[in-house]
Amino acid sequence: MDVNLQAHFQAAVSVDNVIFGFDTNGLNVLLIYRGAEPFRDHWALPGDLIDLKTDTPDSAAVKVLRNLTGLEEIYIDQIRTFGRLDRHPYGRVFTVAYFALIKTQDYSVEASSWAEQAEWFPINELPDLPFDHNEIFNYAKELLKMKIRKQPIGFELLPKNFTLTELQRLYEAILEKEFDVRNFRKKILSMDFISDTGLKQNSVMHRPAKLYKYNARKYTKLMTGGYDFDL
Amino acid sequence: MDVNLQAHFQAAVSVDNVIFGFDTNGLNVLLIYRGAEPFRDHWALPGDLIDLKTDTPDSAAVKVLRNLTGLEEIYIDQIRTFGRLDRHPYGRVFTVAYFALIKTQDYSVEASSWAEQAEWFPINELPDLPFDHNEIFNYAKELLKMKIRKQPIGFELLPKNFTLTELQRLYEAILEKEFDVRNFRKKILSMDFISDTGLKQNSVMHRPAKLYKYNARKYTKLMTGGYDFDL
DNA sequence: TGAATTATTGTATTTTTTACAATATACTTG
DNA sequence: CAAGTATATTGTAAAAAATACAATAATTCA
Repeated sequence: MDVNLQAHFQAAVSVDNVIFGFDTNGLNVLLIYRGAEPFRDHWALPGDLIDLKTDTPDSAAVKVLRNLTGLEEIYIDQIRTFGRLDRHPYGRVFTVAYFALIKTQDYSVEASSWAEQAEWFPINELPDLPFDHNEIFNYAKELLKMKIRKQPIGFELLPKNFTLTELQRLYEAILEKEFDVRNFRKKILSMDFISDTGLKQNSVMHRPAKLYKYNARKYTKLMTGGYDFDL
Repeated sequence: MDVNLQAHFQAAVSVDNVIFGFDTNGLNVLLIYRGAEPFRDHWALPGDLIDLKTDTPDSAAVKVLRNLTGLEEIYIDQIRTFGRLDRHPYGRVFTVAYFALIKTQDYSVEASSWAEQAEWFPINELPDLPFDHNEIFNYAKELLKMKIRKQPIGFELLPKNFTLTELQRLYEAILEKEFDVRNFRKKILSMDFISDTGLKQNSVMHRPAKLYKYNARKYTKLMTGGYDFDL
């Protein structure tokens, strides 16, 4: 390899995940408390350097998620790459950012090898983050807003069976906007890719809501027919 | 730097640009004929390794564009990063893909330092591309379709003054779909961010069309008021 | 002057969005 | 078991947007 090329092969590439979860308190992000330098003892987005021998950005991001949550099937999507010259104190490190959606209910702290150091933060109460993680998080939030209006990814954040009220709260939390109950239900049901499970909530001290589930098959059928999802 | 870290700092990062142009023949992409290995004598997306000492992905992409077109003000946006293990024969090279929109009329072959080797190809008649450039191109095409329905970026591909028919042809070429003349004009004009220049075509052997121009200020005003652009 | 060619415009119908409030169903308490 | 509490569920009218559809206007050229 000539010396000119040599100078180029001195970068590292990492992945950083913005992991969203949703519960009755609203939308949250999973952060880890760094045990190593740089930025030891700071809350940060979970990420890692990519192993150049074995991993692609996608596979590296999935690994980080698996280690952190113990979950296999996670919705994940690339956000974009950040590469400021001074973003990492150890050298030139580019980072490929991802966002992931997980069902908070399925996430058990026990299954995580980093259990002690991982914690959910409401998206409006994040600590200041190191590197360019603040920027990455803001970008992820915008992307989530955009995507949820175009694709049925909201279900990734809800339990398998959910009520229409829960679904509405989710949309409201993400889009930071309130919807009329009647119009919201009309629109969601008219899209015709959630189905009534026949089940109801129980042990609630008010009228129990019907439980619905997302029907991916119906969605796929609609999409291949050229449908325009929007909300 | 410890040996463990050392193993990570051996990647190169490049940028690759999908440069779109529009003329009476439709939508085109600018390719270069590679004069150096690897893939010498193949048509490929214009790109370059990022100089780790001086450049970010964004600045590197802009440099490639400047060298190639001689143009300063170019619409550019990051697509995503591709990092298959075997995508580059010289080692581990990640590439950050960009798409750019240029006004074909402003692009002069003379101004380009690569003039001899650059050529427009209609998007449906591309040669087979090396690396993962086919994949990158397909991704770019989809992104362009999506973006043009949401943002007024079409104007970046037209001369400063343009007719409504030209604008319609552009949308039709990108979205691969025909629009009704009356409805298209109604919708575009109702969005209220193009203005009549008072000028007309001349030397055409038919009724001359009015010339319009894009009004970025009007658009910005609409957006900050929360407008939903769509087509 | 008329033939050729493209530019421009309006209206009725259908569909979608929006605004708005009363009734239903479960549990809890007295 | 009746009344109270809390949330779930539903319909309709009005406004706005999308769609379908064809006749007239302005220029050049022969």
